[in-house]
Amino acid sequence: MPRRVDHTQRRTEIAEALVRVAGRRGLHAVGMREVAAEAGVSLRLVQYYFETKEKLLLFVLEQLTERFGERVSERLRAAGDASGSGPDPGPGGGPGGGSGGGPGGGTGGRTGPRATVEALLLAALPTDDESRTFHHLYTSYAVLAVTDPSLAAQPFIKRPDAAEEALAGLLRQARDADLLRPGADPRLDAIGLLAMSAGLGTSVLVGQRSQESAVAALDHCLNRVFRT
Amino acid sequence: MPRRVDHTQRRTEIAEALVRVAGRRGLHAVGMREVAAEAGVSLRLVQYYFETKEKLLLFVLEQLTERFGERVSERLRAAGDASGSGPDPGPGGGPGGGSGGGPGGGTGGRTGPRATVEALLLAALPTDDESRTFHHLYTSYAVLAVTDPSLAAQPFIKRPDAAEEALAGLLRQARDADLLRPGADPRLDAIGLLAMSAGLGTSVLVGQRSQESAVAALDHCLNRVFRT
DNA sequence: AACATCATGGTACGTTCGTATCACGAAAAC
DNA sequence: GTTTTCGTGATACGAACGTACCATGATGTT
Repeated sequence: MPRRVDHTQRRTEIAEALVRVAGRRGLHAVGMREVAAEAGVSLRLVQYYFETKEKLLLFVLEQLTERFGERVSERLRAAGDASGSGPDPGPGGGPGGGSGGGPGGGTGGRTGPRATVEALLLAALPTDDESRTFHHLYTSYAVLAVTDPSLAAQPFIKRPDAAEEALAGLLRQARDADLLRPGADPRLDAIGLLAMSAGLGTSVLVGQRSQESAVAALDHCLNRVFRT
Repeated sequence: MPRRVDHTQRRTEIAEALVRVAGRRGLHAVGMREVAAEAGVSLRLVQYYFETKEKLLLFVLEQLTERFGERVSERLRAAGDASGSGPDPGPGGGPGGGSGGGPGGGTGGRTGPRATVEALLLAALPTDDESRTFHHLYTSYAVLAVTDPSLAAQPFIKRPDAAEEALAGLLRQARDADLLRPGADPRLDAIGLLAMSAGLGTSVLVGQRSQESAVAALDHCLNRVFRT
């Protein structure tokens, strides 16, 4: 055998190059040539490691959801060990990733279920450049998935939504600890809160709303789920 | 002068053709030739009425927001005259349009502030084919606006958001009538509810969630804003 | 009737895209 | 040391895109 090279790492490098290009010019404008240039390799190389553009896009999507899952888990671990080891969100959640400042930046306590929930929801807001790119690309893929069956079948679009499961679990624990107001419904609230977080994230992304007002709205809603 | 033709109507026809094509194959896949074919005219005609593709896309966006504003106003008028003539939302709100069944399909009363609010929020959910296309295209434009300055400057992306203004006004009226729970904040709740509606709409659009569960989540959240 | 102008069709041009092809250097296997 | 396979580069090809150009009915005006 001739010189062996770590294919996985090469593929990752190229995928990251695509993410950078797409973050600058939009996913619709990325071409194989520009990805190659950004990665510092030849066009042939990109085709060598990903036979087709569609496979490259699929791989990028997988890597994107994977990294998002890691970031959320990380935030959860950092924000609230107090609530026990909640269910791992894993990949496939909503868009976002990374909450600008330190963990638990809201009005809640330093730790505890509420801080954990807040960390999970704040992770979906585009705060720094990396999370902006993440939200941007995730939304781009979601739009493409509406008309592209091969994308719609991808796990990131799958129904029950791991992040929803995790959030519902956290809320259930909080309710059992009598930390929630009466009338709270873990499942329904999880759905609503995640949707609100995603919607706010998009508003922030396109510049409709400031990051601060998004956090305020989210926090206000949490105030009516948790006891004060 | 030779034969005069209603340019506005022609432009509208072509724009509607583009909307149909984009609804089927995605905005990213729309080409001038396909638009022309869908409209039943020659490629030259499309170029005649819209010199460039960018102008066509901009016109479609304007028409889209305009029609959305009309639909929301319509729903509002139909759902709740009881709360007086609320502020007109006008174009530029969130995506969506049209709530499948009859007006006020939620759990609230037939009319009154809550029904009006519910109608406004349900208008952002993709229920039938038309509203699905609407939400789809609106999100597509939003994604493009992240990297395209000429789209970002468009009024549909402008900050204060007319729909938010309308919803905040409705909530303010409801609070003055002592219909809201204590702690409600018209502005903050309006922001949160609209974001939730938009987020739920996207989930429904990509097939993550059923329309019914989206309505249920929205309704559950409203139950904690309005008195029961 | 002659003409100017609007409206429309057909077609060609240049670019860019994704993909395929050809060619060559390098290193393990025999 | 030859051979075979992997890694890499440069380039070519066919298609599709947006746009520009040329031609020609149709229709008011003069």
